[in-house]
Amino acid sequence: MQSVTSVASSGSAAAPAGPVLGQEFFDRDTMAVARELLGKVLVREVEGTRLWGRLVEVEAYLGPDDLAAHSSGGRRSPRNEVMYGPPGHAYVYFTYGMHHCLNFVTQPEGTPQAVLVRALEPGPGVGRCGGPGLVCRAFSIDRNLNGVALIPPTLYVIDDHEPARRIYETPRIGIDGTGDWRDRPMRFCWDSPDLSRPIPKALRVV
DNA sequence: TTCAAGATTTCCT
DNA sequence: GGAAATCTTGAAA
Repeated sequence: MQSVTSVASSGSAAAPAGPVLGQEFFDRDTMAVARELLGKVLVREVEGTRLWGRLVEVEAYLGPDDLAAHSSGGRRSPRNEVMYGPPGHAYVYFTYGMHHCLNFVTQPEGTPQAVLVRALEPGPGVGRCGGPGLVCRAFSIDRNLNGVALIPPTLYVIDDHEPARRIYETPRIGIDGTGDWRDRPMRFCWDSPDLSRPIPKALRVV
């Protein structure tokens, strides 16, 4: 264990503290979970190092009905098996031959829904997190974490009671040819410089 | 067994 | 603004 004399006292960047979001938080309507995840803090501990960032952009993927979801039409395979499991777990998949994406499984076992983490404001020592692939790269998240429970110390989410801000809803990113689902506002985000894509002017409150 | 597309990021013009 | 990089998964033959 590397002794880095830690962040003892007057740390200019004190890590957020608060209750850990339990399984019951994720065992609810996916849209509600996605919306309420904004502002929460994702914590990742690896090799004795603690990394964290505040969630500012997420997307909801709704079970078999959602044509854009991996579980669309009730598809089930080794890859998305985790989504069919109990809530409060991490669903990590590999895509485009070079990127990992992190999701939080929601709803009771048997209902394949999840929330995709698209961007967060990085804490001290954390790299850019604007985009699904970058989030995983910055937090050293790969398929080894697929299926792990969102409980300390490996990977978890805490609520440090950050004051809520306006929530913007937009269509999801990278979705195409999926009919009505393509344009449905299932992406939730705060106005932040770390978003994967800027908020459309039409949604901005000028 | 073989092929096409994918919940993306980066670099070039 | 446009194309390349890179590999796993899912569906078709």
